[in-house]
Amino acid sequence: MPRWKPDAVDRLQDAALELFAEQGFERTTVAEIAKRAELTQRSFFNHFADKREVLFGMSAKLQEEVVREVEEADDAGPPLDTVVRAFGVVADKLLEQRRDVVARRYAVIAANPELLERELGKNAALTDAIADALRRRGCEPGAAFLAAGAAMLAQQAAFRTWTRPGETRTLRDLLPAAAEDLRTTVGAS
Amino acid sequence: MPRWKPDAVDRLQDAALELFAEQGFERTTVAEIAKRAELTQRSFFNHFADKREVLFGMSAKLQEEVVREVEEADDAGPPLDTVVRAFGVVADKLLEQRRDVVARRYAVIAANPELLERELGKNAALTDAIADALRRRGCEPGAAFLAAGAAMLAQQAAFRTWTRPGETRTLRDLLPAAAEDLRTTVGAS
DNA sequence: TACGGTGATTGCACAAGCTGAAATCACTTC
DNA sequence: GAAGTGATTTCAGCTTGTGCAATCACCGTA
Repeated sequence: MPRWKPDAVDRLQDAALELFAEQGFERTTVAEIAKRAELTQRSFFNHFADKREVLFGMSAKLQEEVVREVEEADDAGPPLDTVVRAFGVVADKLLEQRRDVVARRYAVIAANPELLERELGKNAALTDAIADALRRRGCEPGAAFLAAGAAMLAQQAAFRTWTRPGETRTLRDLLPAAAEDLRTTVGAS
Repeated sequence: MPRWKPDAVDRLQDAALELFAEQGFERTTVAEIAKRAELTQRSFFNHFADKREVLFGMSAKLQEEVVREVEEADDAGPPLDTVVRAFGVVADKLLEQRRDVVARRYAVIAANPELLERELGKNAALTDAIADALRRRGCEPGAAFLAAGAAMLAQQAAFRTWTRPGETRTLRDLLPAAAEDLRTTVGAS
């Protein structure tokens, strides 16, 4: 008989997503989440820095994978396309299979300003990490910042389409179209 | 003899900026800010929704002005240029004159993740407001989103340059160059 | 001058988020 | 089988943020 039930982190994440979806982020207390996961409030804060962070367990791995894909890319085209392709690969590997969980998670986040801010923070960190990876590939610093930001823009546009009800195309397929839309909108130089 | 010292909001903002710069955001309590402003903690929360908000008094007016400039613009060029020009006008009106205060404020924000998240939230709200303004001008919804996001990207690039020590050019002059850099980096369509 | 309404401020009580420190105890290692 | 490890718990405490009632100079009006 093990001393503790296994997978405490997973239990906390599942409990939190359920409760947030049921009754909203603000009306859910950390004590409540911990109780449903059969843990104490203190244990929650041992695993997550704050109440919001429980929804963002995925983002570290996602950033890691995207950065690796950008670093290892062997193409010589525009940096925007390098990053967009990297997004596509990682989306296939991590997101496409759990479309429903991702959508539920995003619905919870979109419904709460505090969570939205945290999401923006994660996106900004990802943008910076991508820009650094591009610089390591020899990209000019300023261009790396702009290319990473533009890629995030395309990613967000594609993601918005991807999460629309009834949408069946994969994120990987939607991404190049979003990048092309961005090029058209920004205009030729 | 007036019942209360005037300009409570300004006093709170000044006290907060000073204390955050002196000892950091996290090591400063709201009670401390209120005390320096000769008010109580309760009064602080009468004026600001939370501790971070005290640094963002400017953003509502800034958004309002940018949106108005975009709506009233009478040019027919690409939406990106419309927004960038609007940024330039508003920057001249609100930012250029207080370069030092803006820089100190941004240094405090950049030093703290929580404040950075709030800043990102304000930027996202501004992006959405600009996109809406563009749609009101007849822009396609998707293109409006991308153009607004691209304009924010250029704005951030220009702002980074503008706040570098020794930089003397105005934000208004830096903005078109940043937009051109973006066009070059993203590539022709 | 009197009088009632307005509104910025305050005090108080309290929920909830978050933290440091010390204790517990199954499991692992030597 | 002794000692160490580490996830968990308990507890006490601080800070953020809110609801509510009270204060009282100021303002308009009679």
